[in-house]
Amino acid sequence: MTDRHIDVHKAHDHEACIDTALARARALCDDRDVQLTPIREKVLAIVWKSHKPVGAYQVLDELSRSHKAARPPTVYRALDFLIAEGLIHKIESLNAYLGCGEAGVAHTSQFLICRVCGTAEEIVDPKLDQALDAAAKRARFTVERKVVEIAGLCGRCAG
Amino acid sequence: MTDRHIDVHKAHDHEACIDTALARARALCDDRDVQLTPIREKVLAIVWKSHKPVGAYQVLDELSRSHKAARPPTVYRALDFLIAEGLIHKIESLNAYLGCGEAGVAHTSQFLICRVCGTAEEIVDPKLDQALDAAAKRARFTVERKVVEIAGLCGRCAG
DNA sequence: GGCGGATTGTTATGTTGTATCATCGCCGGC
DNA sequence: GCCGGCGATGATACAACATAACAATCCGCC
Repeated sequence: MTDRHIDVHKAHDHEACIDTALARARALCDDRDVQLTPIREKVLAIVWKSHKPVGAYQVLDELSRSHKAARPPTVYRALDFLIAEGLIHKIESLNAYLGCGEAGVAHTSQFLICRVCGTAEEIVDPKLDQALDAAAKRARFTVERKVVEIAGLCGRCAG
Repeated sequence: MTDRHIDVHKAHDHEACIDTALARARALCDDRDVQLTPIREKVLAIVWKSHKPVGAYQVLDELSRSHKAARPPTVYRALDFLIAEGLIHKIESLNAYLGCGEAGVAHTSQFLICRVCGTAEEIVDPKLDQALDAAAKRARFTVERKVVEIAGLCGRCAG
């Protein structure tokens, strides 16, 4: 596998991004004996169409093109499955969903979200993660889920 | 002023919490020449009724008791004002609002949210904050807003 | 008096997410 | 063969969260 930590703000072969993500998803679901059904795979592909978080109803619009029967529960079930399998993340501050670039690798999710271009970059920063754990520990708090979303300007849009 | 960093999970004189918060809010708004109108003050008091994040429509229900004309925009306008003045925070992962224990003090907001008792504790951790800034800087990202919400179990509910 | 800005009133609508029950397809046991 | 269970999907309705747009009011100030 090539380095998956690409700079999402730069031009890149996005078809390859999508293909890699889908291939990884298929492999992971196969390993885990869970079903990456056509609907789920299609939803995953839609989420991966860009590096911008996408809303559930936007997914629904796109899914409807190929799947007339699609309704909100159709989409939310697929999104829930993909989240549970670690294939996508929910961006809480946007109520939107983003493909996970680290699927299958233990990691915590931290996001840099540009308010100009809309791109969200997933970063993995062990020091930051340790700082989160340390802060929780100091407060005698048991961590189950961490939401870290930094909004602002990406280098491209600021520069 | 006494130490405001109380442990919200322990029994405490919550009336004093509310009184302190309202007094600080009045003082800050006075300093800044902005109006803490009766509606805004009432909404602030409702949010401060507990240390659990409260939804906008829950605020609306309570506000309606004393203010029949209240409608969603009434509440959202008051919440927007209070957020702009740094008197409350929005908890993105819950779509809910929480009184700010650090009103008037420069700080970043980090929250520990217990899924059992529902309490959210605001913590201020400079190391964590530095780690966030460092991570963003490494990615050449200009920070405008930070959302840090840790969900799990508070010491009381875990122990 | 009346202008202008801030606040609130009022109605309607947009956006995001769930509950509930029915149906379908598959697979394993009998 | 068939039937029982289970995971996935279909289908309808609704709940929860949030904003748009315009009218009315209040109040200080010229």
